[in-house]
Amino acid sequence: MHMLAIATPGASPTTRRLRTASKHNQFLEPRQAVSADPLAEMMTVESGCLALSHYLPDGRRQISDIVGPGRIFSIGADCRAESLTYSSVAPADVSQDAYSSQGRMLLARMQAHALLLGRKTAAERVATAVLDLARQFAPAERASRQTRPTFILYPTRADLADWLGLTIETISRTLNSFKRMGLIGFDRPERITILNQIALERTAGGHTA
Amino acid sequence: MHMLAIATPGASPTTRRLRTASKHNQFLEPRQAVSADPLAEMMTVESGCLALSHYLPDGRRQISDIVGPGRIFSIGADCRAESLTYSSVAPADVSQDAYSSQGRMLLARMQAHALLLGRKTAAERVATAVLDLARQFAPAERASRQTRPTFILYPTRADLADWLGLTIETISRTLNSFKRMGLIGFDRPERITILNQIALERTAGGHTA
DNA sequence: CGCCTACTTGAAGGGCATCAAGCGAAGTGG
DNA sequence: CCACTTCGCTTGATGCCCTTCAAGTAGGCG
Repeated sequence: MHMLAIATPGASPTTRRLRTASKHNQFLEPRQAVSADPLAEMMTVESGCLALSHYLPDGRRQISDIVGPGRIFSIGADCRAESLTYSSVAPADVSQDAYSSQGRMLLARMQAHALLLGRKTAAERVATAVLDLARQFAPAERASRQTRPTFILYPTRADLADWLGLTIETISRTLNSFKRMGLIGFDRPERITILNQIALERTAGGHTA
Repeated sequence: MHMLAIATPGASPTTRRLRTASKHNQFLEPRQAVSADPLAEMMTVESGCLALSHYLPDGRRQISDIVGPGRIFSIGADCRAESLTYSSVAPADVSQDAYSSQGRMLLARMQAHALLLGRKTAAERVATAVLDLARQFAPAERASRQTRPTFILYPTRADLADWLGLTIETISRTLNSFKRMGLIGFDRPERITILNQIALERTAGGHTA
């Protein structure tokens, strides 16, 4: 179901530009899986974007989280971590503080996502997702709030569908409806600008977190 | 939205029968919320059954987990732990081993539940839930597998609906359809017997975990 | 230039929600 | 003790949100 781009790790000109780090780092091409490091229970995203996905035997996929720079994740059994763009990951040095706070955050995110999957409508789900991705991937220019927050939407429509428990078509329809309503803007499908954050948050149905 | 039974903690004849423990224990009547213990980040269920729930501003509820004896849970912000029967909970003494393994289990459960909410059909969800509750609440009589596993279904149809992202009516219809198909049996709504575990697991759609 | 992949858009259908009614057990008050 | 209420559950009829199916468009890369 997935056409994985063949990658020669660390060989492309693009990956070489990524931030250097210890010898256990992994540099990933788009659509490349993170290979589990038996020494590191948890890993951290240094740059790029990952999707944590889970599969049913018949191929149905559920993405449990989209992870951006600075965040920590773990790949246990039945969990595949896949890059959505050029990315680099490293074993997380788990000081207990970070472990506890990041673990708590991970759990809270999962609970919020369960609420989304179980009880929110399609529009609410997409609005929540857009705000979440903006928070993770929009450059932090809190000084100049003048400019509308803009960010690269690393997940494809298919990724969003598998994250939000919807279909590709519903994702596309909802995003374009948001565009027509002036909530967001995009010329290319992957470059999103938030035009009306208030209305988006209202549409997200509270608990945007 | 919730009619909570007024309880004088530890006063009823029934709660007094529960297993005694340290002074920080909480004894709960049915439908009573666990009050957050600021000293204890995580708590453990000694007996009974709890539901961890999350609410949208308009009242929609999502139960992220149903927790039985021996399991550990945490009540952070936006999370309410409610007893589904007479229960007792205690602060978890968090040896790092237990914390790590229980935390990992909690995360894995949440991911499996996200897969259920996002990608499984109603029948698959109910079958998965029945098997999960049987594993948690059926008396461990692995020696005598002769007898069909039977257990008390502490969550009501409404609880199950809010756990599985469905409605009361769909839960009822699906359970009765399982009964007609000979997968499960019940005379009273809350006393479930598993009659065909193999077929249930097949219906659950793999990854029963 | 042709193929492929991602995205978009319309039309039709289905799975589950909603609405509605009824049943039975437990609790309450007269 | 028995009407009366309440609550959880069941069952049927109808509706709708999202899926499914089906084209069609645009950008990227050989």
